Amino acid sequence: MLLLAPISLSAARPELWQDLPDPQHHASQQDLCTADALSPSRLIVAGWACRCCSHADKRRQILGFLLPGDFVGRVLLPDLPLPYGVVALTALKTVSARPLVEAAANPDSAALARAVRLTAHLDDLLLFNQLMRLGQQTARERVVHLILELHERLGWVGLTRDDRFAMPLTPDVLADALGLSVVHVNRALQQLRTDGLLDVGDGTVALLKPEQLQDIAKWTSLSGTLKQ
Amino acid sequence: MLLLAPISLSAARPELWQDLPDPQHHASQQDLCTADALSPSRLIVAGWACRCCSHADKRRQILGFLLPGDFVGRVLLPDLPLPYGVVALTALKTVSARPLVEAAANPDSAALARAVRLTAHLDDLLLFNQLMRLGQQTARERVVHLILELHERLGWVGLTRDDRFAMPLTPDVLADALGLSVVHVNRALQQLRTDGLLDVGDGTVALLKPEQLQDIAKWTSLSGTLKQ
DNA sequence: CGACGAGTTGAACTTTGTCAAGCTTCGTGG
DNA sequence: CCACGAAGCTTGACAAAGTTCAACTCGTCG
Repeated sequence: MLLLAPISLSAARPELWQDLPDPQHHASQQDLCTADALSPSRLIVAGWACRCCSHADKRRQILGFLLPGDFVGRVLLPDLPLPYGVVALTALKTVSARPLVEAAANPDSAALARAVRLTAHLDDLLLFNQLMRLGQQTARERVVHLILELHERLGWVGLTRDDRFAMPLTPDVLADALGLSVVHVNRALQQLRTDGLLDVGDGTVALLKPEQLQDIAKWTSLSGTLKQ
Repeated sequence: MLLLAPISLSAARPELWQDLPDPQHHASQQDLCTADALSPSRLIVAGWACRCCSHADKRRQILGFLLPGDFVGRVLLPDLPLPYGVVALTALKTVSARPLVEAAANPDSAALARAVRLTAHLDDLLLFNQLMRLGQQTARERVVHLILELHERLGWVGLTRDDRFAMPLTPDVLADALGLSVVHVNRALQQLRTDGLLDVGDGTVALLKPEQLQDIAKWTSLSGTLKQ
């Protein structure tokens, strides 16, 4: 039987969900799910994706990023159409999450059921973070805040090393996520670089002064709230 | 047995949820639930409230408004702490939603269970609307978009008349919801007024040219997506 | 070698925020 | 009943933040 870490599916040890059935590969830019369709019940094993609302006039808003260990779609409302699309940002590997979801329905596996619920809770938290960024923060703060969020989430699944991680996001994806123009995202990054706070380039990020960055972004750890 | 409209709890006919037990009254500005506490399982019968994240340095972001018929907290995760607070914006009357939630768990009442799930779905939709406003829209667009959203939601529970409704929001509440400064919200409202598009004042709003407003805000009806 | 595209920079412009002053409204106390 | 002060709403002028457009760099690929 599966044993999960107490935080969420994302935080379960990778070896647990990498062996789920029906592995599939998706090319970068491919839709995993279009808006208003039923979302597949799948888990991301490798690669990055995003939830994304494209409103007609070529403006699009990225609602959040999906990282290895994350659920595609909504765990608790699998039967309702997704109000957003899910798009692969890199080459992607996913597996079926059905065994997990079905096992969670079994009254015996309370821990798994709890992990599923915590996953939904985490989704909410991430969405609120996103809202706070867009509604309250300046460009500089938003960039740092998002990077810290990604850093924490990737840490859960062992994808960071020494405050450094791979971030396969093009500037325009970043811009769509932060509600800023590409140019301005670049400016903010540039300044953070010259301030010696972080080192971004070529698909990787290094947090040079983590405490100072947390200060700038008013960051509060997610695991704090998730632990209960 | 309760019969609900096919959209959500909000859209159920008011006479159905006004008779739920344990009515309570709350003063304006009172907290219905503080952040990180368990949310009460209650329904709003009269008055407005909001979900609201107050981050230390006196910036606060309103995540969304709660109107008559709305659930306080999250229907699907009643056992996890709310990541935001709920605050009354006017004098408020609430009732216990327990009978509804318990009835929904009964396998006989599939329609009610569906309504509960649609309520959660609607919450998501509203949150995404809010994200799109904050991330993609200009001040003018945001104001109009929010007003159209409120108009539609209030329409569901019979609180509109001829494109006119009561909106008991002070400018600073509006500002916190839209991620704008009070002054700028006023500017936007003022211009909409002089453009003859809407008439705001003294707690009521009138949509003078609905189609034009929908155009400005790129509004798409919620019931469209909810009907499925 | 040149053309292309992604990433970066600079400068003008637009949108939004800030500050300060004026205007209501409303409740209070003389 | 009226004057007063306080608080909230509104407006104007200026400052700051962000956007747009265009030019420039620098690898990569033909």
